[in-house]
Amino acid sequence: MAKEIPSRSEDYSLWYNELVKKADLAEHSDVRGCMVIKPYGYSIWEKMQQALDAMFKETGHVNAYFPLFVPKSFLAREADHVEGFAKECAIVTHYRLKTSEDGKGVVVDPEAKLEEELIVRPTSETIIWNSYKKWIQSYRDLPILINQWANIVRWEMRTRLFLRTAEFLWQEGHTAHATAKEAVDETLQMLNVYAEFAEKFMALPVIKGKKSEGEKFPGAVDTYCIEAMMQDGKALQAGTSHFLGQNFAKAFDVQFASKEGKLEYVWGTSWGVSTRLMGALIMAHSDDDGLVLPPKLAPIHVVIVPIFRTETELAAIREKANLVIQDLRKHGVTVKFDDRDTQKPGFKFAEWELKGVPVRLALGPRDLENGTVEVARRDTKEKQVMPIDQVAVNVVLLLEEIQKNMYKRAADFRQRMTTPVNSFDEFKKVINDKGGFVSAHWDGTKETEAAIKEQTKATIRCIPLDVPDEAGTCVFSGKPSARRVLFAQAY
RNA sequence: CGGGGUGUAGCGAAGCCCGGUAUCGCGCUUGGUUUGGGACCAAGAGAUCGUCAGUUCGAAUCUGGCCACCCCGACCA
Repeated sequence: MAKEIPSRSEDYSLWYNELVKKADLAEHSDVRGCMVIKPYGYSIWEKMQQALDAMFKETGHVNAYFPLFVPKSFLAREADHVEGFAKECAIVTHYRLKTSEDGKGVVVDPEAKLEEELIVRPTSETIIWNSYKKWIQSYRDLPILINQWANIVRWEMRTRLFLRTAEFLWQEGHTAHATAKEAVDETLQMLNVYAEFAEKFMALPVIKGKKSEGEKFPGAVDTYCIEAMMQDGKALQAGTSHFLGQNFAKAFDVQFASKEGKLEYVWGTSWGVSTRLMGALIMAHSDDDGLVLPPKLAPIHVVIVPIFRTETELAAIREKANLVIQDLRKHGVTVKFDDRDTQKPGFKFAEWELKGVPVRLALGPRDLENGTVEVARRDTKEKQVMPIDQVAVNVVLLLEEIQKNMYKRAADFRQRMTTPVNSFDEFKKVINDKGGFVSAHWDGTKETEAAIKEQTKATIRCIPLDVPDEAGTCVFSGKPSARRVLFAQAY
């Protein structure tokens, strides 16, 4: 009862905030804009990291670590890039504290002013390219395919748990190549890695696309993204991959001698996903009873709730349950046996549902008598009773089924929430009344993009990659357009 | 950063207008009865009322500053 959360229809934002807290994923810290990721939430992030890291390694990348601090002068070298986030940088100006005059606290020691201020990294392009300059002389040094797992700081004005916090965790890949083609291929390869991860592990269908000029990373030549649809009809950018061209190579003077002996600037990419994926995971699947986790990312796959009155009964149930647990673990299934005698079964059911555990088994005296077990799935809340000696195999299959069903449900939802429109009246009506993605013709100008944003709060989420060209006219200006792009209000 | 709102026990709230030293539900502790969908009874513990200052004999209550969070807007690689 105490753990109940508001419904999505009542107040979606409140539902999200309460869910994150009540499911024990994260909470606000006493540091402005920063959150504490709690063990249950962090273990989901760890699962994401494991899966992504394996995919990065498979595609030839290695991990490294670069400093948290970036000298201010590094940022100054790439004017376009810095313009994007100069307004939200944390700056280190001093390196020492001293006891205050009244002896009651500490103050910044004015004597300890840094000669050059350090910026807490909002992203690491500059500090990494500064290193690459030292590492690259010849085409033989290329490509460099490095990823780093790190925390970064962007001093956001308005924060939300996981979706936008002042400090967050992410991975950033930074690669250097001898040719533009190789760098573009890398950019698209990583976009595909992200899409595959979202779909296979998060059960989250995404649209791969290219950002408009207005929406792209300022330091990039092209920005690609994966866009997902949340249950409230707003879009969420789940990952980005940038083709940097030679921008950073030029800013940091990174040249290499080609096979032909000519000096050329290096071609770069960068790509990242962050703890924001947690927000996407929550908002795409969860319901009014709590979290719904895809089995591939659930810290606990199966919880077994014993129904018992006495210690003797519990002992008998435990014996049976242990056989099931062993069997499940052989199949790589993570099982929790919830034998707390301080909570009633009903309470435990509700609690594990809140935490999104995909499968629940209930085992009581009646089951012991009949040789059965009750199996409940979180995604549909269906329950069935089955013979206990078949349960392990069935649960393994059920977990796969849940993973598939969650994807399908999200994909169907997105399908319903994608609306092609052919006039601006229709556009406005859909954005206001229905939400979701609006597929519309756009003349390709940033003036039109800005005007539409002004009037509808919808932005161009992406120019989808996998759609055929289709001649038409811009919904706003009536000018010719070669293809439809996706608009939506976004997180 | 602009507009609005909120901050009282671990959580959710009442009290504030009209100043007199804090109330309720959940949770927690102990004992007992319970246990197949969020148990019940009884007895307890727990709050210098976000924070700092001011007004006052006296401040959760009035005034001002600050901090945090929420909603709307601006911004968001």
